[in-house]
Amino acid sequence: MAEQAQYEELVRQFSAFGAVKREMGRVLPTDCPAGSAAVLTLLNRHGDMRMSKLAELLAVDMSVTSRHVAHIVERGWIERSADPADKRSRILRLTPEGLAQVDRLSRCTTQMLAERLSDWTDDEVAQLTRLMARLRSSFDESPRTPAITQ
Amino acid sequence: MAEQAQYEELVRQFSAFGAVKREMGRVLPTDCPAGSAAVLTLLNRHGDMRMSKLAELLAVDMSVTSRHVAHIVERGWIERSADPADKRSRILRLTPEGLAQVDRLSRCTTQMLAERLSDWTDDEVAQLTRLMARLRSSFDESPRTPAITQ
DNA sequence: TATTGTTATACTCTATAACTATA
DNA sequence: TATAGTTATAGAGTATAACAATA
Repeated sequence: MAEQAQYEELVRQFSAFGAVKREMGRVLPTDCPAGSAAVLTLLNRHGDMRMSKLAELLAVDMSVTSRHVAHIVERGWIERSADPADKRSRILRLTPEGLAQVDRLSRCTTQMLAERLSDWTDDEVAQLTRLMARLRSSFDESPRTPAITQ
Repeated sequence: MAEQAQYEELVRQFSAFGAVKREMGRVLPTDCPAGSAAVLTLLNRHGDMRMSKLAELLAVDMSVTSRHVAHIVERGWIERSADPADKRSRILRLTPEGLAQVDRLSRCTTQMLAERLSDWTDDEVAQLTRLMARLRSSFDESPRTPAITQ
C-alpha cells in the first residue's frame, strides 16, 4: 500500500500522459483517427465479433462504438453482416482494405515509438507494457465508481 | 531497442488507458473537470506563474490553457493579476478557496487510487510512476512529429 | 516586428436518453 | 419485457487562425 504523495505523483503522470496520446495521434493517417485505429486493431487481433463484444474491449459505451464503426464502414475497412443466430446482432469483419489499413497503422505507430524510445531497453518497454496492463485490470476488477465527496 | 510486436502491445495499452482516465474523471467534483484539476495541481506544486509557463507544463496550446484558466477564475479558485515587468503577461495565483479545492481533489483521487491499487506494492506504484515520467520525457525531447505516411 | 494572451471556429471522443427491431 | 444496436443531443478537451495589447 503506497502513500498519499506517491499517489499524487502517479495522478500527475496520468494527467501528463495526454501529451503522449496526442503526439501518437499526429502520426495517424488523416482519415483514421485514434478511435477508428483502436477498432481496426482489436478486430485484427481478436477476429470477427459483435458490436457488444467490441464495445467491451474498447471499454466505451456501445453508442460510441457504433459511431466509430459507422465511420470505418463508410471507408470500406470493415463489413457489418447480420448474425444468423440473432437478427438483432451484427457481425463485424475486416475487409482486405481494412487489413491493409491495419498494416499502415502498425507501421506508423511502430516507427514513431522506435524513434521516441530508441534509448529504452527491451526490458523497460516490456515493464511499462506490463504495468499499464495491470493498471487496467485493477480498474476493471474494482467495483464501480463510488460517490463523489463534494 | 524493442521489436515491432512489443511496440504494438504498448500501443494497445496506450489506447486502453483511456478507460482509466475516464474512471479517474468520474470521482472529480462536478464543477471541476480534469483540465481544471490539472491547472490547480500544477499551480499548487510550482507556485505562481504566467500563462505561457502553465501552457508549457500542461503541454497544450495556450488557447486551451486560457479556456481552462477562465473556467477556474470564474469559480474564484485562482486570481489573474498583471505582471508589472511585462504588461502583456498575467500572473496566476491560487486563492485560499483554490487551495481548499486542491485538497479536495487530492483526497478524491488518492482515495480512489488507494482502493483500486490496494494490492499493488509501494515499489510497483513507484515503478509505474517512474516509467510514465520517462515516457513523457522521451516524447518531449524528440524532434517534432515527422510526416505522415499515408 | 515579435510576443502574450484571448476568442471564434471546428473536430474528436465520450455518455445519456430515446428509439427500432428482435428475442 | 428485455436485449442489440442506432441516433440525437450535450459536454469536455484540443488545435488553428484571427485578433488585441504590449514589447
